[in-house]
Amino acid sequence: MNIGDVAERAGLPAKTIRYYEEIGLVRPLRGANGYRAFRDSDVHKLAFIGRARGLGFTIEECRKLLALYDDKGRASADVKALAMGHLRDIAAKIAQLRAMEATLQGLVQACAGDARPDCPILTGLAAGGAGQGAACCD
Amino acid sequence: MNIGDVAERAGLPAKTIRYYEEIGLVRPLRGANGYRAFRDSDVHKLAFIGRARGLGFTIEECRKLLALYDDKGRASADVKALAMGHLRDIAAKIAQLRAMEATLQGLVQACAGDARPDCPILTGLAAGGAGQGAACCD
DNA sequence: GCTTGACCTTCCCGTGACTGGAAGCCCTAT
DNA sequence: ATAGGGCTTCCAGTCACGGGAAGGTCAAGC
Repeated sequence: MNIGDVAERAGLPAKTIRYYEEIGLVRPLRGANGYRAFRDSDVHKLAFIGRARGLGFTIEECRKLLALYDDKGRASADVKALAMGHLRDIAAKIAQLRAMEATLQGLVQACAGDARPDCPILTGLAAGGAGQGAACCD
Repeated sequence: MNIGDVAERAGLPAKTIRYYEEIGLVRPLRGANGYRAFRDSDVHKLAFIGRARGLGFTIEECRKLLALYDDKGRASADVKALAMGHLRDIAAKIAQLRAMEATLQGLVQACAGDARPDCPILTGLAAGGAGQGAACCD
């Protein structure tokens, strides 16, 4: 199968698939004309990667997940540990974004948002209402 | 003031400050020895940028915020619009992360996490339980 | 005066995960 | 023969820096 068909079936841009080959996530065959020739297993793998990426796993995590997927003797505990580590990362990011959101919402609500120049958002940023210190980014 | 002192006072790495000069966010003077010579206003500006970055504003948004800050005749509505746009971005990211979290939590809870190889996380990724389609990434 | 060490300078490369574009080959249809 | 679409490689850019090399500068101590 050529890359265009694979892109459609796996739901990934052709560019991305070439990139995944370059970094060794997939290893399609090559036809006599130099075209990549994907097997069904490659398509399957690419769809797997696409879903893992959709859940926010990094490329390196995807590589590990693929290795676990291929390893028929794996312990599900290993997979779960990887997933739970990623869940912690997600939770941390959410917490950080919520802290930003809360601070910024406070500033926005204090701002009249009219034609006058006084703006608590700007004075807040200038005077230190937002946390470059300990308030938000640890 | 030299860059080291500025870095400490503004709470930013010296590397970052040099980068901010390179992209035109600050324009410190230069001493006869070639060292950057920062005025208080530069330090103030850098702290402002640091706090805006801490709230997740991009560099280009920081540039706009600085321009508004410098423009004494600005309308606070312009600042508020910028901040609210950013709030929407934050909310969208939070929503996306929460969708990932929910999906992944479902998979993790279904996984025994023991020495056996059966793993709903892997089968979920392989079979399409997670959204590369419409479920999570729009 | 000389050395030492901390500080400063520029320059270039690397990050993650792609995306865009140029130049050129291949295949099919007309 | 030509037109188009798809495929190939390679190079450059994204965003916001961080690491490190090679070298100039400054203040303190001997």
